[in-house]
Order: sequence, then C-alpha cells, then structure tokens
Amino acid sequence: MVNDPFRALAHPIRRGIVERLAEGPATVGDATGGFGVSKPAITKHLKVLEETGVITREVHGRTHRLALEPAVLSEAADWMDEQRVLWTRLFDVVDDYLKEQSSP
Amino acid sequence: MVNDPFRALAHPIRRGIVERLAEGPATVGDATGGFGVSKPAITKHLKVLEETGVITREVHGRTHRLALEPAVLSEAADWMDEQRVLWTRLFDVVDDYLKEQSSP
DNA sequence: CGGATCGTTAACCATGTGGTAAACAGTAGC
DNA sequence: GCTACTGTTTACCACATGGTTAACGATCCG
Repeated sequence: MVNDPFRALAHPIRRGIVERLAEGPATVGDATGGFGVSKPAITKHLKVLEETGVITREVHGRTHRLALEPAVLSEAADWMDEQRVLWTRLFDVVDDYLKEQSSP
Repeated sequence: MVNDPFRALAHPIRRGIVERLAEGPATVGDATGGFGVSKPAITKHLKVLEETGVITREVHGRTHRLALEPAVLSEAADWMDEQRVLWTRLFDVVDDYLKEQSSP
C-alpha cells in the first residue's frame, strides 16, 4: 500500500469528502461545504487526499473539479474484505466449537 | 463511527497487528514481533487499537491475550463497501455513456 | 477597469503521533 | 528467593496534523 489510503480516511472530514465524491465529481466548494471549518483547513484535507491518490483535481478557470480515484480506494476496500474473510472464518470455527459443546 | 476504526488502521504496523490477529488470538509478543520497533512503541500501537475497540485484551499471568473485535472492524469494512457500490455505479454510468458514443 | 468569487499560500499555534532509553511491575520457574 | 521473562510506564524528543487569521492569485462578470 504505497500511498496509504487509510491515512487519507483517518479523518472524518476527509471521509465526508469521499462520500460526496462517491456521488460524482464536484468543485471544492460543493464537495467540502458545511463541515464547519475554515477554507485553509479544507485545502489541507484535499492535499492529503491528493497526495494519497484518493482524489484527482482538474483546474477549470477559477474552480477546481475534484473526482474520486477508485483504484486507490479499492486497495483499502480489498484489504478490509480480505481481513473480513479471515476473521469471519475464525469466528465460524468458534461457533462450530460452541455448537459441538451444546449438542454432543 | 464513534470509535473510529480508520484511525486505528492508519498506521502500517497496526494493520500488521490486525492481519496477525485475523489468523487468531495471540500474545503481545506473538502478534507484534518482527516489526523492528521497540517495545514501548508496540505498547502505544496496542493502546490505539484498544481505544478504538479494534482489539480486546485478556491478561493471563504475565502474558496478554489479544483478540480482534470484528464488530468494530466491520463498521469500517461496511463503510468501504458502501462507498465502493457508489463509485462503481458512478463509473458504470460513464462506461455506458462512452459505449453509447462509440456505437450510436 | 473594478469588484466579487473560488481557492490557495503564508505564518502561526496547540495537540497528537511515533519513536527512543531506562526503569519498573508482575509472574514463572529453577 | 533469585533470576529470567513479558509487557507497561515514565520521561523525553522530533515531526506531523489540524486548526486559525490574514493576505494573495487568478478568474469571471457587470
């Protein structure tokens, strides 16, 4: 995981931005309005999202068009799913064991 | 997301610990050996994983038994999957549009 | 041109994060 | 009881993170 999408997702505001961009590309204003922090704070969050490759930016005149970069987020989603498979298998084993105990 | 599992997963060492515990519960030594950092560093990572509810700890004599807490990690996995559904749908729309253009 | 708008940059501050070495606490086992 | 072992606690340090206000840059539009 070269550009560590998990680092990008570690802050609720950045997850909020990702949620909005999952609905479609948007300008900075549209994607980040209503989080109750100043504009420079937003700029920094966007920088993290860009550095980690989670979003891309296209400058169009004075507005910027932000878009999700699914490949990078998929790395994170895939890792989570892998782990889920493992721990689910783990708990199935425990379940089986408990069932075996209760109905011998 | 009250106890923010994403914060816990933001560091590669903590993800490494999660990977090992996904194979089954383990002692601190077994779950955290080989990361090339000092013991206090490990203690701090474990503290984060515990605070966020990602792992639990049972003290048994002088060793501690660490185990994954699937419910909390599932929150993160579910969120990721939800987002994936959204951005996948998004890109399908783009694909459809492109197909429509190439074969009118 | 001149003002409004979109967004970033610069400077600064408080707090969090990630690491260390050294010491400690408790337990296991000879 | 003494020693070895497992793991935490206690400073301490450097740097990252997350926020602010003020100023700036660039573009759009009347």
